[in-house]
Amino acid sequence: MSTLAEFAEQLRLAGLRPTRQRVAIAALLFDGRHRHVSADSLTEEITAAGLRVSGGTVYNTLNQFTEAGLLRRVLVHNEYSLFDTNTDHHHHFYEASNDQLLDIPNDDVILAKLPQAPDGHEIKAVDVVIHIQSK
Amino acid sequence: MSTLAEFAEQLRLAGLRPTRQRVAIAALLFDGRHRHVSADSLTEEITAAGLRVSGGTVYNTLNQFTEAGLLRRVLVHNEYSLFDTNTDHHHHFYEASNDQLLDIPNDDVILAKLPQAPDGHEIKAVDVVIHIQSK
DNA sequence: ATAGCTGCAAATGCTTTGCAAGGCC
DNA sequence: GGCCTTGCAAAGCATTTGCAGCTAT
Repeated sequence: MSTLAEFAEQLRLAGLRPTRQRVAIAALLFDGRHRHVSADSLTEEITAAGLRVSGGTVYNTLNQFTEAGLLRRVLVHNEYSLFDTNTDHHHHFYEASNDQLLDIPNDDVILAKLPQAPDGHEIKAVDVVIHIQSK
Repeated sequence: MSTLAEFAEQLRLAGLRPTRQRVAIAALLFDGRHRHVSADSLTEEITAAGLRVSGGTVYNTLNQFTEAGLLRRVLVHNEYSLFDTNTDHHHHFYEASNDQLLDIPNDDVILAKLPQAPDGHEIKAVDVVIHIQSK
């Protein structure tokens, strides 16, 4: 459990002014659990919490948090963007039928080996999405 | 090298009427090389070939080809969609700085092991995108 | 005070869709 | 001929942006 002051400090460290909206969003997102949100689902959550943040600001905040390394953008489809509060290195299962994203537990089993990056390049990130469907 | 009649036959087998536009697009896409196209780059290519296919039809065709298994949609960003003419199981390097997508040669080194799909589910596809940048 | 934010609405860009005209079987 | 396709333009959506007013510091 964190206090609002701690969220403010976390934002300050990330180079972001701890404004009312950003602290509120941080408090919703970084409650200790790992979650996946879209601009839309986050807006609903904000509303459910009795708060109000304009649409543009939700998008801006999501992008700023991502740039600051507090969130990670996950690519599973191109209808809209999803953000993961878990920025550690890990991968995902994605079920298209209900647009559900799941963290892969114990993902160390996957990347036993990596290919060499092309000459003059280095690997920045590795995204693995395993598409699944009900049997 | 394939003839137009062969492309027509390929489309028919895929359950698609071999219309002028579809055959033309197939001839451009399936020339034996493996390529990555967007709706936009494909339209340019069509124009460069002295042909004309309306924008909506380019999108429809790309989707129909994908559904028919002739193309594979690759997710690397969500600015716009990319399609790969190589539908075999393989993975990609992606360089964001110039929006360049590269097939990973010899990709068997990667997926030494796969995690178990969640209960009641099965793995449909595995997408690996390795983001790279120049050193 | 002032640089940085927010809100709102308009703008953007890719993609889809509706409908009339045209082409494949 | 009948049904699937195409073309074109309009509509759709997620996201970004411009600008005036607000707010952390």
